[in-house]
Amino acid sequence: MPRKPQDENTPSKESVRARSPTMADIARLAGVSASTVSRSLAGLPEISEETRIRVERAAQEAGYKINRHARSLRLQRSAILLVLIPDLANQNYSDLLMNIDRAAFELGYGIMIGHTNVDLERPDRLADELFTGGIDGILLTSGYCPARIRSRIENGSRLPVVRTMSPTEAGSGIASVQIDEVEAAADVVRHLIANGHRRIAHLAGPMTELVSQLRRDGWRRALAEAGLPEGQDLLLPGGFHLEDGKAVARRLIAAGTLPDAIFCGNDESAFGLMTELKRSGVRIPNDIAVAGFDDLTFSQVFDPPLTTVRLPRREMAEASVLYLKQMIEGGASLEDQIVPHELIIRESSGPGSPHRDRS
Amino acid sequence: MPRKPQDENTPSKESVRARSPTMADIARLAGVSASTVSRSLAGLPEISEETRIRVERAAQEAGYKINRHARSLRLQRSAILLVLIPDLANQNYSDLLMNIDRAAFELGYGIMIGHTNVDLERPDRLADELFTGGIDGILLTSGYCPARIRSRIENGSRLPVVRTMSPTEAGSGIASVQIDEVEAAADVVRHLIANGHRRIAHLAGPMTELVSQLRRDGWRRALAEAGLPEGQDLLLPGGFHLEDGKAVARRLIAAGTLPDAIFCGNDESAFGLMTELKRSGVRIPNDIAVAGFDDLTFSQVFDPPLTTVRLPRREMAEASVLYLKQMIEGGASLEDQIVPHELIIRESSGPGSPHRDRS
DNA sequence: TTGTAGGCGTTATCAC
DNA sequence: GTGATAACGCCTACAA
Repeated sequence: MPRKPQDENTPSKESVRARSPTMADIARLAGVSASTVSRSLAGLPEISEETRIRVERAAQEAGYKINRHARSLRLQRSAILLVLIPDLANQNYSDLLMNIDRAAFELGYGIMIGHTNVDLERPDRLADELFTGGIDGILLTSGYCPARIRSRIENGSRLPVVRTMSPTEAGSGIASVQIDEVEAAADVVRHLIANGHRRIAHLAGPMTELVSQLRRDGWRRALAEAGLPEGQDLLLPGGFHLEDGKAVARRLIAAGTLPDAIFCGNDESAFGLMTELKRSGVRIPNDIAVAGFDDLTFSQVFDPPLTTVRLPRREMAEASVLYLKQMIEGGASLEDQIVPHELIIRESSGPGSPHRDRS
Repeated sequence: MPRKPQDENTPSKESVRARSPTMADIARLAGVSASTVSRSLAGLPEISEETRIRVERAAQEAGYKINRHARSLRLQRSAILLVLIPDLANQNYSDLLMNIDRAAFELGYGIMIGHTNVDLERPDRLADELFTGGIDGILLTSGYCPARIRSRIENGSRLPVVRTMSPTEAGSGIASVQIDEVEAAADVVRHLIANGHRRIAHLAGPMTELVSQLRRDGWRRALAEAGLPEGQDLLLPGGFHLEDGKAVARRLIAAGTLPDAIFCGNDESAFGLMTELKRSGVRIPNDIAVAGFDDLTFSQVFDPPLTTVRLPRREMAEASVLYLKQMIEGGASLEDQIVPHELIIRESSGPGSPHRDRS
């Protein structure tokens, strides 16, 4: 026998880790068999009303909670999703995560998180659990995709994997829920143009990331539509962090000439840019207009409040979790989705007349 | 027999969900028994070197991954911690969570998260898993503690539950890792005093939360030390959100008279306060000094950069996870801990001379 | 409508 | 040093 019945020699007060009741215990209490308990609690229709009530009462009184591991082992599904996130310090992702968690919960799933920028090996290891029943599906939120997952997808396996937030290349085979990055970026630039700006620069993210390329393409699209020049000096290589924005600002100041407006690849770099510009006495939007992309909480209290694109994080979270659920459970399958974005116009992109009201 | 051997009638190409190899498979491949595989992979010393190598090679080639649920069921422990978090949109918590996740991973644990402000019932339900082996311990980050957990702790049960970030009342029986909130708050106010400010107000958080009371107490302590008046009009009832800060600012403006400085209960409310003050033409720190508490990412790029207390989130995360691990595994037990805080001095708390350098 | 039995994948005890 | 075996708690095909 692999285990002593129940270490009776330490009955002290109340065992620190008292065994919690199992279905067998409830069965005994209710005077039925364990299978009847299982069926009752599962709400199967074949159970008589009287039995169901007796079982439920017994379970209630004993404080019965189902054992997740036993259930998962038996059913070969865990009702847990793995969410791969690059950086929780980025509010874009933490807010998305919160909404994913909520949406997953409402659909009967829990989540585990894997940080991809902290340790690239780790999400790979976590992703392996997809093959051992540890997790039922994977939600990607960055461009990163674990090697073993990607290779299987490329081999045609239809794994329950969905990407949201970060754009997915067409034809990659990964299901996706995203916004139209190019159009969203173009919308920002069109707004700057409508405000009277002509020389509109773009502080771009790292070109190794698809999202940076797409936002740059949107900027180009809007310029082309308006017949404005793109001039190589207007494409400012930057990045997505505060420091990147600061660095670009310093470079502009040093060069001695400013464009009319700058469309930044995201809000965070816009904060860095504006902070450094202001430090040098440049007034926003009077001397130069600035716009970002993301709509973080602080974009509205920055001085000046930042014009930006609101990422529909909640909508993307809900749609992507639902999509993933469908892939897992195999019911009526959804399709890849484009979620509408929204341009948020604030003071930073103002027309730049020196005597504007600050109502 | 509860299950058909392996649905042989759909051998199509490659089963969408091919069964992943188990220990029995590896045993067959290596020509040993399943127990030997288990012992080999666990690194038990009684296995011969030759056998261990054969097993490891077989596992490698077959791409064997252990099944988390089977293991947890057998061992009665999951190596998963539940982290209860009130709000991931608050960078304080998302940053803490990131560090908790990292620390947990390095100690061999995974985490699940439960939002407590979204749905108060949910964390309670998740916490129940502590009693069915679903999770091994709970990390509390807010004042909230699930009812069933609290009642057991009050009854003297020594559950693996640790609170960090949010202060714990003395004698509550909950293990804790925290900063000295009162001293940290007093440090901020002492700094304001040292900068020459006399009438120092406090924008307080909700008094239903212990943390608000403690920071207010620190404010009082510093004032008392310096023999400064506390004046009832200097205690400004507010809250921890942007809107609370804005509301207080509007009240101050309407009242027509400003204190020399305001110590805000946290950074976010300070942002709201400053934004609204600036909108009314008040200059910071020239007309009024402001300080906060938390040190968020944007506190350094706010205009002006905000003087605040850096919460040692990483240190708290690491210490609390380690503490929890010790409680779970029962080894040499740690003690409740006070983690050192750090005052971050930036421009917002300047002495207020109208012609200060902005070097 | 309910009970019996077998097994999900792992680990620990016992015997060799 | 290794193998057979039972058991963790649950679900379900089959029998009654």
